[in-house]
Amino acid sequence: MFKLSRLTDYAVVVLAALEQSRPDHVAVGGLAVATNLPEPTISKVLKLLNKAGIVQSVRGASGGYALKLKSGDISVLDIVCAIEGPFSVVACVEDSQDSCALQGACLMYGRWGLVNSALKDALGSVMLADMLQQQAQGLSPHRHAHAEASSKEERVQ
Amino acid sequence: MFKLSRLTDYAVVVLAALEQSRPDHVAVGGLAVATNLPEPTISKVLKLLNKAGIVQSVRGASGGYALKLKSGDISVLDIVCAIEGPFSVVACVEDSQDSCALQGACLMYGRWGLVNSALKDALGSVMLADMLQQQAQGLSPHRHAHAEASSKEERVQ
DNA sequence: TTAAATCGTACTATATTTGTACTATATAAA
DNA sequence: TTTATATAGTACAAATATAGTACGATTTAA
Repeated sequence: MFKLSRLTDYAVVVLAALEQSRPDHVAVGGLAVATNLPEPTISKVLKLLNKAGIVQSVRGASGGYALKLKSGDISVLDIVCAIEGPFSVVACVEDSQDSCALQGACLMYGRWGLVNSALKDALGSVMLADMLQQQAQGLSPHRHAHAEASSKEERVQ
Repeated sequence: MFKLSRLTDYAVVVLAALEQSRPDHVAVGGLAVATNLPEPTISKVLKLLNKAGIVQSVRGASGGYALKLKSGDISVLDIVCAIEGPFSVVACVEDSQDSCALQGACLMYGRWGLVNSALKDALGSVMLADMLQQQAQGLSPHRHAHAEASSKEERVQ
């Protein structure tokens, strides 16, 4: 279905954790404790967010990640594009002819532009800060669960 | 990525063909000729559209399908939901607890509601007729014999 | 009754996503 | 300068989702 990838969901979770520890940077290990996500996954997500300029990385010993922008300046579209690549609802929106099996006979070639831009606008208008604020309003059925989730699931490698 | 399924794309193509032959109903075979899509695929799409009340089916010999609503009354959201099921960007939008691996520790549980409704509004505001009209304006870059390459390529981006 | 067409379900191959692992590189501290 | 720590980049196997097809059942006009 028309879903975001789970990785994108994780990205928002990680960004929320980074927002809480601003402006200090945090290592992946610390974020793993805060979010209950596996370290390799967090690593992967942060690498992508770093490449997109959403977070800032400090390499070397005592390094880590920090938010580069304020949560009010990060749109959901930014996050989605960082994780999942350029936004387009169907292959035919772009010029990639070869990806359309119907070739020239497709009645709808290029017709998704309207839908594409409508969705893009929608995603671009929601900011990370909006999502965090919605959280703060207490809509969650378990809003403090993470505070006592003292992850006993340390992976042994 | 955040894409519509190809089947949804096909649905629009088929609906466009049905619009052209309104108000008569057409058999799947005829639609296959008009759209260059394989019959079983068209069948599958139309069954879903019929269940959603977007098209009308006439069974038996000399039966076929016809549009039930006008193209101006069919939103893209209707089509997407007919093909891909109820709309939600991430599993956590619904109450389906078990589909969230993080369980109670997820910082973002229920936070996608804003994004979800923004996208829903966007999809609901674009009608099938809008897409067909966009087609009529000749934006297609296809090199058909009748479609001469217009110098002004209006990119929706 | 026969032929034509939809309806419903099931199955298989392909593509995508996910999670993890491994090696290279950079940096702070000893 | 050496060592420990942490990110960067690439690659890969398993799990999941999608696509396309096939087959039999049902319905209806002729």
